[in-house]
Amino acid sequence: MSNKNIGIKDVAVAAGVSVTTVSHVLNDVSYARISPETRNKVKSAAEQLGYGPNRLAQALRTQRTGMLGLVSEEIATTPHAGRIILGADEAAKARGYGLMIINTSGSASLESRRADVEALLERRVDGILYATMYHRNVELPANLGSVPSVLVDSVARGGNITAVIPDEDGGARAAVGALLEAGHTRVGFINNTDDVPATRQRLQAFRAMLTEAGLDGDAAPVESEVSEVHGGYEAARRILAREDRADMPTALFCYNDRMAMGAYRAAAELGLSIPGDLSVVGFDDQELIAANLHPGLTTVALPHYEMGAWATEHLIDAVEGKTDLTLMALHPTILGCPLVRRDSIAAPRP
Amino acid sequence: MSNKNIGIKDVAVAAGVSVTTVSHVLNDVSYARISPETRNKVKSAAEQLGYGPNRLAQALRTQRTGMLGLVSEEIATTPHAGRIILGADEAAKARGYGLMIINTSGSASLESRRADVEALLERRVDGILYATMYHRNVELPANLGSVPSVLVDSVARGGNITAVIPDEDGGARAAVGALLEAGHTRVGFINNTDDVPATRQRLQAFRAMLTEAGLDGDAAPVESEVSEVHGGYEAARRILAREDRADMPTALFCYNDRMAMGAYRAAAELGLSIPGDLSVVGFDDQELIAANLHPGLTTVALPHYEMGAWATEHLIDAVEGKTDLTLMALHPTILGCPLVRRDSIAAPRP
DNA sequence: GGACGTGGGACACAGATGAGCAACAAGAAC
DNA sequence: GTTCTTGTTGCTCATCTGTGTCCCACGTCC
Repeated sequence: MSNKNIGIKDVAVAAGVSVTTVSHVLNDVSYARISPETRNKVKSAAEQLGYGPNRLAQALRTQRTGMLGLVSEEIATTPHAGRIILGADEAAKARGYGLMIINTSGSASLESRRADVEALLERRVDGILYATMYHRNVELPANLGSVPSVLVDSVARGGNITAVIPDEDGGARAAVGALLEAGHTRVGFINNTDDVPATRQRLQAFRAMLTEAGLDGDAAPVESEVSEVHGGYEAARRILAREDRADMPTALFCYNDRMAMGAYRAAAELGLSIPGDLSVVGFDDQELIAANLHPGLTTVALPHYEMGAWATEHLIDAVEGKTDLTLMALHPTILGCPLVRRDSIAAPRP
Repeated sequence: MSNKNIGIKDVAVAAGVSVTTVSHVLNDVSYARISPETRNKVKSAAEQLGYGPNRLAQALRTQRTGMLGLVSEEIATTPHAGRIILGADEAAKARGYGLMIINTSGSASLESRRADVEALLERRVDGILYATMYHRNVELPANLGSVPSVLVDSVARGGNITAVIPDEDGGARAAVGALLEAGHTRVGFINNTDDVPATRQRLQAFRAMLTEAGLDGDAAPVESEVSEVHGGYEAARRILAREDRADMPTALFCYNDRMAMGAYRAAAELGLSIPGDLSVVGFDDQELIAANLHPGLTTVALPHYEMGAWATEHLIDAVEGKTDLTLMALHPTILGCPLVRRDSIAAPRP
């Protein structure tokens, strides 16, 4: 209900003191010496008038806006961006900061992304979060360096900016581990064709896990396709099409939930029931898919919320001088990808 | 590359003129009479120094921040919020405005939502967009009234705020129309159980369309369940479980894509192929589901992007005094829900 | 001596902050 | 016991942040 036309000056008049005193009282300035009575007079006057500070004027004087810029790729395309935003929003709100959001495209020119950052800079945000849609090596506009910045879900080419990324290796190990734990010995991997860290690291983790379990990781079947439902379908058809049924995998690790969805259909067409005849595990934990497939898809969750929150926490720390980001920039921070158990894994048929 | 410590004052010194003149030149003030030479001196000095205006100071002076507040429900839960944000972001960017986003929950207390709005007000946003997760009647915090505001995807209880909502009736008619057009005469409706406008209006449109086509709309089978995949599954099982096969619907209109996904599974279990034995049409156009089901689901798209853009356009118009929002507040603006044709509709078997 | 063309000074926006001033008390010097 | 010193308390003044804008000053030409 705070009336927007009430200023510190009005409070001062109402309380019969100077604006300086009001400012001191309201900001709990440590070195200010003010009697308890005066303090009360000011506070009650402020309350009565419904005074609220004008953050603009404050910011102008203090050179702190209490605003964080968030440039996010493809806000609408994936729910992932939403979770990063949510994590950032809650972390920011908890520390009294606000969020200015700008949408950008991963495929946008460096120049246009520079302009996006510039727009935030013009508004004097205290720091910037740069969130990408998926984990990759990204080229960042140079003006990002003007204020403390943190990169979310990617690593910078040239990498001298603090970044937080998901633990691809650990996630993939958890997924494959769940399959091995259930007793599977013939496990296939349906991989993505894009040249991104996840593609390489998940494959590597897949092979390593099998090998560590005493299986022949290098010989395990791997099929790559575009990381969409139809790609998953095609890859699954190929991987399950072995003439020799005894040779066919009894479990599939899929690059993501969308590909797993394709694998579900391939299995259905081949008369394979999940998880009876075939166990499946995905990656991403896209609620809309994973929770709604039948049976529910066991998958690995990407820590988008956590990355958003982590990045915001540390960005604010840096803004407030509590942390030195350049120190953290040496290596990206890696956040865990927990396994989300549903009903798509069972023991292989004996 | 604009250096953050360059002010109008520095430009003035560099150009050998007063700050007033710089301000006049850079803002193209109409009544200012300044010689072309001076103009050029100022402009090149500004460019050379990499001058960029401090929007904070501008805002303080002009009482205009060029910022719009967007409070959005459940940013992360549905992709819908993302599309609204995207529409708003692009519309805002096109007119030189920025977006401050705050996430809130539909179930949050009125007080906490008031605090969210207050946070935006403190930062002196020029206007506020209040976006809900789904179309309903919502109770708004009173302080929303302090600045121009537009409600997106809902109507206010008491309704004296400009709002933009989807055309439930038209969308439902398009969906049912597509079924009728394909030749279906036995059409069922799988409805939601929530008491929201969409539930009522889609049902009404469903019956009306059938009746207008000379069928018995009141007798058409309708089953209601929670608007989730399993609800759709249950409802579809019931609706397709008629003993008399000649009585069974040959087409299903589903409240949303998630329920349609359930209907797909029910059909599969009953040995009904889509669209050969059963045509299905959904609502929402949730890409992740609709485009990825097999066959692709024909559905009705909700105009989230458009609503976000429309609301932003008109909000800015109001902020700039080009529109009187109170006039538009009389009736909510209704935006069309276009049919998205995929492959889940075919003519009924003869 | 106006009219016109050019440009600058001063103040406002809302609040933050270091320096400084008046009032009073305690202690010290005479 | 008075006066001076020193210190403390309580509060205010002036100035600053970067821009926009009203109003006025100066010079020149008719």
